[in-house]
Amino acid sequence: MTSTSRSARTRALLQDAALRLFSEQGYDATTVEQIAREAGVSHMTFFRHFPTKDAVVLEDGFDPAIAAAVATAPTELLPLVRVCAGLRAVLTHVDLPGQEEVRLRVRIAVEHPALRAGTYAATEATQKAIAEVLVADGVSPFEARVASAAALAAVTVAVLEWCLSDRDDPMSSQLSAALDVLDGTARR
Amino acid sequence: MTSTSRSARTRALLQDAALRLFSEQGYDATTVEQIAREAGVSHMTFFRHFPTKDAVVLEDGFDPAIAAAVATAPTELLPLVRVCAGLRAVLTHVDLPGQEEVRLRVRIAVEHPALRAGTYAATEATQKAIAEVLVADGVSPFEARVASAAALAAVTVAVLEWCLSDRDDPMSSQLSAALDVLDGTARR
DNA sequence: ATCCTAATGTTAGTGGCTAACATTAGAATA
DNA sequence: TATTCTAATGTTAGCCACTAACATTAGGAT
Repeated sequence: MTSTSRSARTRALLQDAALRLFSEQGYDATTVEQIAREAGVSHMTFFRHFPTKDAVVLEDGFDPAIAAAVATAPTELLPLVRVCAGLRAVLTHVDLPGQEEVRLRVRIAVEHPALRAGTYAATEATQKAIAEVLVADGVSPFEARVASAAALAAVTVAVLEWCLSDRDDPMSSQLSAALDVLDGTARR
Repeated sequence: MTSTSRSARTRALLQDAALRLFSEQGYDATTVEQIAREAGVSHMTFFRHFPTKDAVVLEDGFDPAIAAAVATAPTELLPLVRVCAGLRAVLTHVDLPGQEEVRLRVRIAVEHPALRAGTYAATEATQKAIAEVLVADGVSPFEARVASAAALAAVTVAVLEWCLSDRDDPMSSQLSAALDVLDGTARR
């Protein structure tokens, strides 16, 4: 009856237990042993599903696909502006589904230095992907990396801002505002 | 005779031993116990001088003072452009002294995910400082954070690029190029 | 010479994480 | 239904970063 594989179910059980325990007692106060017990498995099983304790919190999911959108943005734009255009295209679409779960995860992550750091590290993959798209279209590797790094940094600030606030408007509006700062649309 | 305090000397011994061992055998393969032994102290002493194993590598030093420079940059510029101007002012000065030691440390840091992450985390303080300067001059908190985050991300890319290459020209030229991407001077 | 305090040492832990090996669950096949 | 084969899990033992509590020393000030 359960259509999901055993592995996927265990993984979900672990993630649910972890997020619940983290928000109840805090990240540090929660032990992997505890999470595993709560999910009805051993601590080894935890580490077979998540490489580290951090990983349970740091799973963006919608990080890929961004590069693809950048690729379709007009080539004649300045690299930085083009990256912004690409980001805008994706981010305005992907907000409805797990917006609130993202908020929960980010709120947990913000509390803990190690998790904040992990968030930045997780962005690196996306940054690299975007840069590769630009390079493929003739932008210098260096400028490509600078532009994508700057744009993603801006996005990160926006996500943080939105997640830490209680606002009801979609995350996308916040993201849009952040990108405005970069590509000059906000010129007053 | 030794003018430096005992504490400072021990700290230096630990840092030297650590950097040497890290570059010889790698970060993971080097144990804190080993570093302490090499420096002639116990592992507890290590943790009294550095909060974590990472900290021996992640000490920028020239991270402060940046905010001050941003403060003196012309107020009428757009936030992002102004931050770039401030950064340019500082970074062209601070290159001669420990440029090569920075290179060594960054090279060690790049190898290890945890250290990469730590690098980003270390930047947060600087970002916050810059943002506060902008806010004090009337920029909205959100735009201030976005601008400083983006600019520092660009700087980080430049530092990485320079440290990983073998080029002889000063780091400042690389930094300048990165900032060009942001403030549009590079418009072709 | 004596004291006083900062710096260090010792010891005994906790918790994240791994390796090696044993075990089970459950789907496919007969 | 019985068998088998493999992925998923369990057990155990251990390494290492990091901490707490308490004992000790070193070295300057008095």
